[in-house]
Amino acid sequence: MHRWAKVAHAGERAGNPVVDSRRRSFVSARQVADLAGVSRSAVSRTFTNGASVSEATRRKVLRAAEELGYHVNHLARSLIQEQSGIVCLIVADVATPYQSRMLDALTRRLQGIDRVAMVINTSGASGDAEAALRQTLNYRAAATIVLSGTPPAALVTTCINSGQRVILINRDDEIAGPINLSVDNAGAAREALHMLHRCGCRRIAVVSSTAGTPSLLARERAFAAAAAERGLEARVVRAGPTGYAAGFEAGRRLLSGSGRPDAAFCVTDLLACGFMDAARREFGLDVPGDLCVVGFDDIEQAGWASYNLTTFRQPVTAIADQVIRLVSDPAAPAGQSCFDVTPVWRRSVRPQ
Amino acid sequence: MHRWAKVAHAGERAGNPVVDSRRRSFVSARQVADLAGVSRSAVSRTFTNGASVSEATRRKVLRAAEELGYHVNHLARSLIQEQSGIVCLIVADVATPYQSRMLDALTRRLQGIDRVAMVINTSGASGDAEAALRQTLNYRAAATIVLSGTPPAALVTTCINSGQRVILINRDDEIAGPINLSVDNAGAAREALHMLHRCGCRRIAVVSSTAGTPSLLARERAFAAAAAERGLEARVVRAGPTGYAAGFEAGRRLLSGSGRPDAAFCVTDLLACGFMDAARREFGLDVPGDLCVVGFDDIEQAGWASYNLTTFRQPVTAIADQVIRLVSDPAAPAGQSCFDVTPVWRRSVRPQ
DNA sequence: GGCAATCATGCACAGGTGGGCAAAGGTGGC
DNA sequence: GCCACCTTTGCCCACCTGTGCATGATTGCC
Repeated sequence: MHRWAKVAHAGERAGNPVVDSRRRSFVSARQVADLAGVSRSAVSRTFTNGASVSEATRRKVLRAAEELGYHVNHLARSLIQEQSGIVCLIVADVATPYQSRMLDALTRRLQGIDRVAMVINTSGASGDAEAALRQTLNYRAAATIVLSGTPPAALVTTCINSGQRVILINRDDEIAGPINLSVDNAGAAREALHMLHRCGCRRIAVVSSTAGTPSLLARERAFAAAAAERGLEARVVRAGPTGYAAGFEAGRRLLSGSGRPDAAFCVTDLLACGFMDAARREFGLDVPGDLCVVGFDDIEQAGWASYNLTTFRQPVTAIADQVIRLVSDPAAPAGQSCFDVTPVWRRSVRPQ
Repeated sequence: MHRWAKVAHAGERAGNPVVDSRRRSFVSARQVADLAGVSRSAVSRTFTNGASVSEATRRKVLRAAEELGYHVNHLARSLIQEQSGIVCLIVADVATPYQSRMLDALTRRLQGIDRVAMVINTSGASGDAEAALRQTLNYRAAATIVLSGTPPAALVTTCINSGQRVILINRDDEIAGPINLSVDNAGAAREALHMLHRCGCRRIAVVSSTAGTPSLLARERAFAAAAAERGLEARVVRAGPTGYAAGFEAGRRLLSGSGRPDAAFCVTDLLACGFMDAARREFGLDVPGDLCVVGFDDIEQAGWASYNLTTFRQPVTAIADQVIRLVSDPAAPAGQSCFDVTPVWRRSVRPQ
C-alpha cells in the first residue's frame, strides 16, 4: 500500500509538476531537486546557513521550493544534528496570570533565538512531572524549563546526562544538578513585614494556600520570622489552592472573629485580590483605612483601580532573559541564581 | 562551586559501568539492544503499540532501557510515520485571561490523546502568522490551531495539501478550506441589547477596541443593528488595543461629557473591567444603579466580587473538545461550526 | 597559455526508527 | 511422529536531512 502511494506519487509528479491537491503528503528535498534539475545536496545546502552554493543554483532551488511548497523537515534535521531546537516548558496552572505572563515572555524570546516552545501542562491528574520529563526526552529537547511541579531527581539526571539543560524556575527545592533560577522570597517577605509594621499595623496575618510550594513556604516563614523579631505573632491561614477563592475564604475566616487583624501579607496577588474583596464586600472594611494588604507577584490585576495593590514585582523579563542566555550558550555555568524583587507602592497600605 | 557538584555526581555513579557521565548524548535503541542481547527490532517492537514481542524479550528490553535511560526518539519515529504527534497552537496575547484559559484546555486535552502542543507566539513584531505557519510545516505538525492572527490563505492551503488539519478558532474570516470553529457573536450581541433594553436603558454605548478582529466587529455590528431595530443609536468607542486600559480610557471618554450613557456593552470582559473601574473611581457612578454593563467571554475576573459582571460565557471546554475530536479523527468533515454562548447573570445589570 | 587556487557540485554515509518479509521455533492435532 | 499453524525474531529497507570527501569547473595570476 505504501509502495502504491509511492508509485502514484511518481506518476503524479510526472504529469503535474506543481501541487496536486489530492496528494496529502509533505514535499521532500528530493522532489525539489528533481524539479530544479540539481542534486539533493544543492537543496540541502540552499537551506543550510553558511553552506557553499552558487547564486544561480540557489535561485533555481528557491523557485522550485516555492512552487512545490517545500519546507525543511526540522525533525530529520534534528536527527542528524542532535540539537532539536525544541525547548520544553513544563507548567501547571497555565491559566494563571503570573504563569501565563511568564509563558508569554519565554515563548516570545525563544522564537527570537530560533527555538520553539513545546508546552507540557501538568495540571490535573492527566500528567505528572514525570510524564512531562519523558516527553522532553522523547523529543530530544535542547532544554527543559520547569515552571511548576517537582520532577523526580533521577529523571532530571537522565535529562542532563543526555545533554539537555534543565532550568528550574522558582523551584528552590534541593535538587542538585539543574540550573536554578529563583527569587529573593525571604528578602521580600521581610520587607513586607517592615512596610506593614512601619505604618502602625500590629495584628498581622499571612494569607497563604494549601499548595505547599517551596517558594510560598519560604515567603511564609521569612515573614513569620521577621514578625517574631518584632515580637509579633503572624497568624497563617491556608484556605485552599492558590487563587482568588482561597483568598476570599481566608478573608472570611480571618475577619469574622474577634481580634481581627489590621494587616495581611498575601503570598500571592491572586490571594490578595480575593482577600480584599472579602474584606470589602463581606465586612464593609476599608483598605487601607481598616486593613493594610501586601501581595506578591505584581500580576496585571494588582494594578487595576479596584485593587491598587501594593505588592512585589517578579522580575519576569529578567528571568526570561537569563533563561534565554542559558539556553543559547551551552557553556553558561549552572548553579543557583537569585533575582531581586522590587516593591511596587500602590494604595493598599497606609502611607507611613 | 557548581563544578564541584558535577564532579560529585560523576563519582557517585562511578561504580556503575553503564552510563558515562561525560557522554552527553541520547541513548539509541541500538545500545539498548546490545545490552539486552536482542536485535534492535525487538527494542523497537517493545515500544511499539501492538507489535509482536514475547514477554521474556519485552522484560529484558525494558530492564536494559531503564538502566541506560532510553527514551524512544519521537523525531525519528515521526520521520517514518508522517504523523508527528505535534500540534501547533498559534496564539497572540498568551497572557490574556481568555487565551490562557483556552491554552490550558487545549494542551491538557491534547496530552490526553498522546499529542503534544507546540506553542507559537505571534505577539509583537517578533513573528507574524506567516512565520508561525512555516514552523508548523517545518515540524510536520499533525494539525495547526490558530487562536489569533490571520494567516495568509496560500500558506493555509499548503498546510492542508501537506495533510495537516488547520483549525481556526474564532477567526470567522472568509478563508475557505480550513475548519472554522466560532461562536455565535451576533446572537449574543443581540441578546445583550435585549438585556439592557428590558431593564430600561436607552442611551447605550458599545465599548470596543482598535484591534478590528472579525469576531469583535461582528459583536459591534450585531449590537448596533439590534439597537437600530429598537430605534436607538449605539455609540461605539474604541480607545486602544483590547484590554483593561482601553476599557478604562473608553469610560473616561464616554462618561465625561453631557448625555452620558446609562448602559454599555463591552465586547470583552477585560474592556468591561476597565470601563467599570473608570465609572466608579473616576465618576463615582454606581453599577448597576447608574450604569448597566454587559461583557463578553466570562473570564475569571468577571466573577470576582469587585466586578460581578453579567456576561456571556465562551464555551471553552466545548470548543476544546471539538478540536480534540477533529485532531484525532482524520475523517472528520471540515467546514464551519458555530457554538452557542450562554448568558451569565450577575449583578452589573439591573433586574428587570 | 599554463598553472594554481578557490569554488561549486555530486556521491555516499550517518542519524534513529517502524514495518514488511522470510525464516525459525514452538505447539497442538491427528 | 508428522504436519499445519501460529508466534516470535532478525534482516533489510525507507523515511529526510546534513556533511565530509573527491572531483570538476572557473577564475586569477604570471
